[in-house]
Amino acid sequence: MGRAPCCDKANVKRGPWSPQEDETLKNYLMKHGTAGNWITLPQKAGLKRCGKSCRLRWLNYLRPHIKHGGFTDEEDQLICTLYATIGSRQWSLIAAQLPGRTDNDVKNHWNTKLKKKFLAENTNATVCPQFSTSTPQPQVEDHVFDHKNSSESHVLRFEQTPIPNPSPLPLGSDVSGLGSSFSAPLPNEVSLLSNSISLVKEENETQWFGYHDNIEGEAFLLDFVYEDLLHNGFVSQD
DNA sequence: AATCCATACAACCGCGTGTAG
DNA sequence: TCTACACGCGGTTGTATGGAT
Repeated sequence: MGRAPCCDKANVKRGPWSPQEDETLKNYLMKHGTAGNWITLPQKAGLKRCGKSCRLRWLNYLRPHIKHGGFTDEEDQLICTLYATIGSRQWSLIAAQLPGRTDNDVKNHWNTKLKKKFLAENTNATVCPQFSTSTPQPQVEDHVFDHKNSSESHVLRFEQTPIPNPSPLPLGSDVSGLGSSFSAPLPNEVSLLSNSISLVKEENETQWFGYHDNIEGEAFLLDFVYEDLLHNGFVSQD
């Protein structure tokens, strides 16, 4: 016995999305959101698609501010660096470091282009030399995404800022963008801290936990995140 | 011009996890 | 506490496209 299918495959369209379907889905989501249920969404929106397919299409393609293709050298380097740190088990985490990129996009880019380059160059130990196997690396444990804040019924969206060079912060060093009094915890408290963590409340009531290019001076660290960093050395999902 | 092959990207599959009842 | 359901994710597959032969 296999797993029960998430939808009736006989009655859903599969394969590439048409522009009309894209438009329908986009319009519906812009107007109504997911209402917390992707499974029933296609029916409500008038689409003959699986809910999972709708979700994927939205997240990977239709969502605003999504970038496609054209990875820069900096992005390549960052992916490479993060892959060396995290591995392939957390593509969403790696993608979170690249604004406008999706996990699927990053994963595809890695599998089609960067992997070969990485493997070839890594044999010569030239890629990401700071993450040689002899050096124990800090773990980026978690980055929370799409947390629901039930009390205020809006979504808390968390992101992380790109880590140009993810290495342990110097003892007690200031973390730019974190506000007035934040400084890097001691190494035994926090092995890795993403720099420039901030919280920005936007007009649409979506809150962004992470770096925001356009808004300066509003950055501060959420208390519970700071607590996690202090006590666990990483940010937990709780 | 036709065919083959490699590449890039979109989409699907199925499992792990969280959560409501 | 248990169960069913939905979500999110990584791995994999399918397909379109372009270059080489």
